[in-house]
Amino acid sequence: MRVHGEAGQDGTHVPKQVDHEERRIQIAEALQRLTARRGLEGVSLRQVAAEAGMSMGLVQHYFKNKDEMLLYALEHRAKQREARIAAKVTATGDPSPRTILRTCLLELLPHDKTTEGDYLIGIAYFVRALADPAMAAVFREGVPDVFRFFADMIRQAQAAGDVAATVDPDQEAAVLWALADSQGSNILLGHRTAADVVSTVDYYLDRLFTPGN
Amino acid sequence: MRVHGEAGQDGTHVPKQVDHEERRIQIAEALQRLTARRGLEGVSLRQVAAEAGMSMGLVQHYFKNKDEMLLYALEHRAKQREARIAAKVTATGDPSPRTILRTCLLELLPHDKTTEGDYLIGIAYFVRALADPAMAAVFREGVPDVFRFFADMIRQAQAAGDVAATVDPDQEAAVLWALADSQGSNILLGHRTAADVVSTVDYYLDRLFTPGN
DNA sequence: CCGGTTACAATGCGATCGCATCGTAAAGGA
DNA sequence: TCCTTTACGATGCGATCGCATTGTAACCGG
Repeated sequence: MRVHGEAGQDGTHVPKQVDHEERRIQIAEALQRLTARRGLEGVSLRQVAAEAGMSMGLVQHYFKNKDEMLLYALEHRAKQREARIAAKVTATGDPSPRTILRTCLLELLPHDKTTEGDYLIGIAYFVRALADPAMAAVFREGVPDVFRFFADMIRQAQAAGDVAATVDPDQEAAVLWALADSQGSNILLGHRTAADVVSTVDYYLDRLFTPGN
Repeated sequence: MRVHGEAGQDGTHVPKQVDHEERRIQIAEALQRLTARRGLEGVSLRQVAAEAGMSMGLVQHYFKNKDEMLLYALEHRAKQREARIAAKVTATGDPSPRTILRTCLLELLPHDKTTEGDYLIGIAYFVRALADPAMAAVFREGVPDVFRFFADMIRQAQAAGDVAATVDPDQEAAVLWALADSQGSNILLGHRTAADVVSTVDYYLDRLFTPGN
């Protein structure tokens, strides 16, 4: 099967007719829009189909059940987020660890409609991951990478003498992640404004990037 | 079946027949047990009734709808947690701000069955609070109190000379809360062990409680 | 002792869910 | 051209949901 043609960008044998991946992405993004508004649990296949402007049968055609759809959307979101952060980092043009870390942290926070939706989606999936091993696996893959990346940045800064040699890069990486991860919910619940949270991030980076101590 | 009458411990006029509060607490705790296992969204009135060992009609008798039940359970949980932490703090017998902070932070983390359930319940309700203003209000009340309490502890430590005067108590309080709040999910998802997280908390407290700097 | 209130069980209703099934139109290889 | 495969729509089924209704037994004040 898989007759149809993947819009054959390369000459090699490609599926055909309809681009499955494209359709799946359409569905996943409809799901994202709904999730960002109403949370993951209340979203039904029918709603997703309606949001995507297609019949429910079509959604079923591309995902054999709901879990598969959710899982695909989760992975799609992870890729999107990664790409978005990478773009931001290169856009600043400043390769210093501190700038990179700050850019990453701020991009993880819900500071506009896109990132807010992204954050909500992450929480919705997290809740489900607690009961669904397949989803937990997706989280398990991604987060340690971020930890390592943060720790590496700190080690680079230590090598450059911008961060005291006495600090523990792995522990600090955990703290940085916690800062972004937890404070997002403060913003969403209205405990603190985005500006408050950014100031805390900067406060902490100031304390971290202090050669003395 | 203990038909009526509040067991009238005091002679004064008590509601009547059955202690409504007691029944509500029974229901709320059945709900908590279910939530800790399966998350909030999948829990139905019928399941709660079964877990509580009563008929669904009885649950309806004490809560006129599902939202009211959830809200009551959320408030009940907040009280429980507060009492549990207060008990731990007084149990240590050490009134130093550092010990108190550490005790609070560790008790907020999911480190045993009780606190794990507690943490899961918190997340489940948080998700719902994003779409339900009445629930968001419950969170909005509690969290700032914790922030202020943490900041006060740090100010006390500063007055005693245990924490550098240069640190910002409010910002540090935000960081401490983030540490407990975010790292709980790391434990639950299996990124890090409880021991890892505790070590990060201690690492951070070490850095914070350094008079110099 | 009796009428009203309360505690609880049982049942039914309409909505909605995920999923399976079936029908149809079109495309492509033989 | 025919025949298989694919893309998609439409519909139906069984389960479950929250909630309303009704029935009933026990209590309590007058």
